[in-house]
Amino acid sequence: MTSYSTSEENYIKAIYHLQGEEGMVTTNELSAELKTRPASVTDMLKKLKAKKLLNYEKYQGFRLSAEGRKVALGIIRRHRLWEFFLSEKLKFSWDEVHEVAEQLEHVTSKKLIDKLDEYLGFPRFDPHGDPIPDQHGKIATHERVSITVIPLNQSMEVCHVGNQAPDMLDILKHNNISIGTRLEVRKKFAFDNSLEIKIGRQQPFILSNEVARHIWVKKIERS
Amino acid sequence: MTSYSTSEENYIKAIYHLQGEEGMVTTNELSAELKTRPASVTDMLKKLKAKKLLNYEKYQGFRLSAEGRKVALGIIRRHRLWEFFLSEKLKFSWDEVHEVAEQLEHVTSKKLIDKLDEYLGFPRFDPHGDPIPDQHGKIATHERVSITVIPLNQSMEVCHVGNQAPDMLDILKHNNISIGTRLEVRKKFAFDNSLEIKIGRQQPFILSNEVARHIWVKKIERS
DNA sequence: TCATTAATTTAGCCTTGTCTAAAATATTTT
DNA sequence: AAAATATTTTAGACAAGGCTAAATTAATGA
Repeated sequence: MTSYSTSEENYIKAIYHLQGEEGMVTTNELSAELKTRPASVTDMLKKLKAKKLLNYEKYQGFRLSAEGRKVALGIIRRHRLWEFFLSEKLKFSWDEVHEVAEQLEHVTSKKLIDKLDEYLGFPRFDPHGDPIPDQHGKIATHERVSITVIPLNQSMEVCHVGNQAPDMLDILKHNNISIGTRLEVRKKFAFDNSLEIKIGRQQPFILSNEVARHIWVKKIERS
Repeated sequence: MTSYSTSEENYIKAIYHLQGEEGMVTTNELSAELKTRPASVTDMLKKLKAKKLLNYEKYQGFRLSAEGRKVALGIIRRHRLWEFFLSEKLKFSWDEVHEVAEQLEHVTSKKLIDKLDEYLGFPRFDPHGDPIPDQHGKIATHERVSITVIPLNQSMEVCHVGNQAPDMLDILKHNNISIGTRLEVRKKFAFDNSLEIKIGRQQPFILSNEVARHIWVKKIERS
């Protein structure tokens, strides 16, 4: 099994996140994402291309090759399993897990990760609601939608937060929103697209569209 | 909190292990331990000296400063807690934990380590019977473990027998086991948890788990 | 379309940690 | 005690991964 440096892994992961289903990634985007100068990014792109992880032509943008995506999924698997472990077992709060998982994800031992997976009970979603790829890179999907588009007065479960910025987390914390929270939208204000949200028996409160669009929910699974 | 590169940490740890209570370490010894050329070792020694982790004069050998020992104990703490975790929770076998812990030990998050410690129940000895330094670098003095949990093929010294029943003593006598006897476990039979024991050049023999769990050993103290 | 601006790449330099070859210092042998 | 040998250090090089400044290519707008 080939393995990659921490730096290479960080590039691969960032590219994976930036490229959607179809789109190309640009040098500047990646530079911004990694907080690394564009010139350094170009250097690494050449290296990743040489290793056949990247489809890249100068000045033309780039995306991961099939092999590159496979590698990316492996890294993401490690990251999310560690996040799950930190949150579930070590009782880290869900806004603290990312930074530590960022380091743990670079420990490459297939056995470690597979045993950790087993120990955790093969979780399919991490504490942020993102799916955890399995050994074969397969990722579960659940039907999730942003709360900006759900029908009024229908209770849904928060399953994903699409923005990890501290200010964002601050707002969520302030309003008692976390993964698993059940909420409903009571009213949509057309003027600024803000939403009135209600959680259980708490007093309803307002979320701006800026915030709301990053909060994703799914149907409540009855058991 | 100052932190150190993976490479620096590996040097510090190796020096800690090589220097006993009193002795000086030589460049060649360290070079052999780390499988790194002596010239490279010299370079790193200069760097560690500049960071005041080392008492070092050229051609004279070296040892860790007080600060260096503190750093070493932190690394060892991380290493041994991870070994404990791998063995206890993830069910890694003995010979597999070291290599993985070697990587995990370089993840530096005080919070991670302290929470892991708590999660594991503040273990004082790792699976090899080596003491785990606490948050303050304090290490428990050598303690004993049952031979049911020691690694294979590692010679240990019997220091306690937890059952004084005549039938027990009969078995011990029959197999030439007494306090101070040095023995090693050659094989563990998962079916009934019995152990194959070897003492010196004698023929190996079997002990049932019933008996074995009452026999306690400690590390052989090197003088 | 042609000039200006923005994005990207190249060129050259720096740091970390490694190496080899050669020089300096210690140690051992005779 | 001098010669031979072993150990350690210095000098100079290299790869990885970053940076700045300058050059090149692409995109935009008059």
